[in-house]
Amino acid sequence: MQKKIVSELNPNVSVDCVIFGFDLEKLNVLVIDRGENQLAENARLALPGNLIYNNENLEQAAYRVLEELTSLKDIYLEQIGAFGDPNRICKEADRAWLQSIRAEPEARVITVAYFSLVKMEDYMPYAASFAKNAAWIPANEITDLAFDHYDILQAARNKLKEKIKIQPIGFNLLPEKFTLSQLHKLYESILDKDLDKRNFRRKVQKLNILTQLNEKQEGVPHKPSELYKFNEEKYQELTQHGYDNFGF
Amino acid sequence: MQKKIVSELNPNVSVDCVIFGFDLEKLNVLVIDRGENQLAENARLALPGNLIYNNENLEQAAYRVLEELTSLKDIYLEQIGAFGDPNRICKEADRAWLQSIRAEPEARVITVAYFSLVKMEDYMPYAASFAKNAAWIPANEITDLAFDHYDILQAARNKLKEKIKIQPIGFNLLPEKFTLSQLHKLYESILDKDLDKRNFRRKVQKLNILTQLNEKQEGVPHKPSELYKFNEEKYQELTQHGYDNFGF
DNA sequence: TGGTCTGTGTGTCATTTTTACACTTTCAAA
DNA sequence: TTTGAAAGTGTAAAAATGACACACAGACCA
Repeated sequence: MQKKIVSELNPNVSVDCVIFGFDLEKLNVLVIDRGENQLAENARLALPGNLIYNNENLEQAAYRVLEELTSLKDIYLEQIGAFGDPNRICKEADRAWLQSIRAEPEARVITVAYFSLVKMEDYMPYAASFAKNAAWIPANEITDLAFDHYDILQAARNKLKEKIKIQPIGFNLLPEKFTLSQLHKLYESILDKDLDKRNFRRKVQKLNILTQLNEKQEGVPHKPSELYKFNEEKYQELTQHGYDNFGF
Repeated sequence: MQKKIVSELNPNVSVDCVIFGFDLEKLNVLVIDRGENQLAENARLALPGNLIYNNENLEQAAYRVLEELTSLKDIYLEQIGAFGDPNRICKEADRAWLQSIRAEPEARVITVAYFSLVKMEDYMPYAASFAKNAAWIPANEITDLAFDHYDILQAARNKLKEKIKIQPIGFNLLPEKFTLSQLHKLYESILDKDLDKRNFRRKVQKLNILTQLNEKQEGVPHKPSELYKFNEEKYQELTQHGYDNFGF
């Protein structure tokens, strides 16, 4: 009896993903370009997302959207919240687009937004032929998106900001081996403010969740930096003992 | 064309409210009792909630549920997140109940949870004849609820815990005039840990968002306490200047 | 090969914040 | 008038924060 409704798309509920990447300089967001058939130039970009299936839970749906676009699995993913203003589909371009992709384009849809953190090197859209219409865009350069996706993006950035003060999830955005300066810049990008270099380094060292690799950067035209990796065991120790103040 | 779907219930999306109250001793939650027609004794209690209308946004729906139950308006309300496991309706008693109240009892429903903070004195269910089946239950005494409502309750408590460290929303749970001890106990209830009395008072004083009323408690069998009220203007000043560390 | 450029890496001190801790006061009730 | 019960108050040690400046290592170029 429960099985009756399995594996149909639910016309009223979608998930959208704010996928963050860090290019060692600034924070980027993966958006899809709806291409030439759009009326308004500035509303071409959207967050990846889709309706959910009735037999999958919300998080599974978000992972599915993420994987369909990037082929990435086991990614850091966290719910932002639900967005569902009845007139979130007020832009003409958006309605036209829905007409072309949805079975019930006029249905009231509420969307559950997630943000995820990926190592940007792991997904380069221009290398993936099946996703020509996806692109990394610097978060600060995005001024408009389809539907209410711009609001969702802002909510995602705020959530990430709050979260990273409490848990060292930033490592999900960095390569395996990284320098303290890169980590520093990452925190500055996310928190959107300057952090004193020495104070930052002191604080990170005290957390004691980095392993120094005794390797150095190569090929840089300046003093090469020490490389570190994230020490997951130490992090587990900390969080298990209720430590939750990463205090930036 | 958009008007076609106005004011119908959406069979797939509901809101549920975790309504917190504080009886000056401990944190309470407003639950509804589904009464005698339940199979399992321990699954009789549920959070108030309902399907949304297609023409209302999520927050409006939450306010509606809150007002229908308590007649209260202008209440502190905040979204917790979306919950939508496909088998969140696995308990037999829950399915039976849905059969009796829903047009499409088998529909896949995702629910958006909100928590709200009310002054308990403003709503006493036993005084309200239209809501005999609602009751305040101490948060710590709740061990089981219908559907996934217990999970939602835990999420609500965590969210409240995080939020109160950052914004002084606790005042929504207290009467207009309150003592520092009551405020102290409120924070201990929410954070679920003891706080040093003197350190707590010092910290609150420094925030400078309380107005001392130069009135004292009356009729208490011990030294009467000074009464305070919350000073909204000072709070606005603080938050506008980006102060967000109430640091408990 | 010596100079320049660029980002790396380091320490201290003053201030603020946090933590731990115990006794006197005030009122109501007995 | 005594008793019980919560109110109210200060200090000292430890920890965290914030502000601040210069030498170093390697790449590149002349």
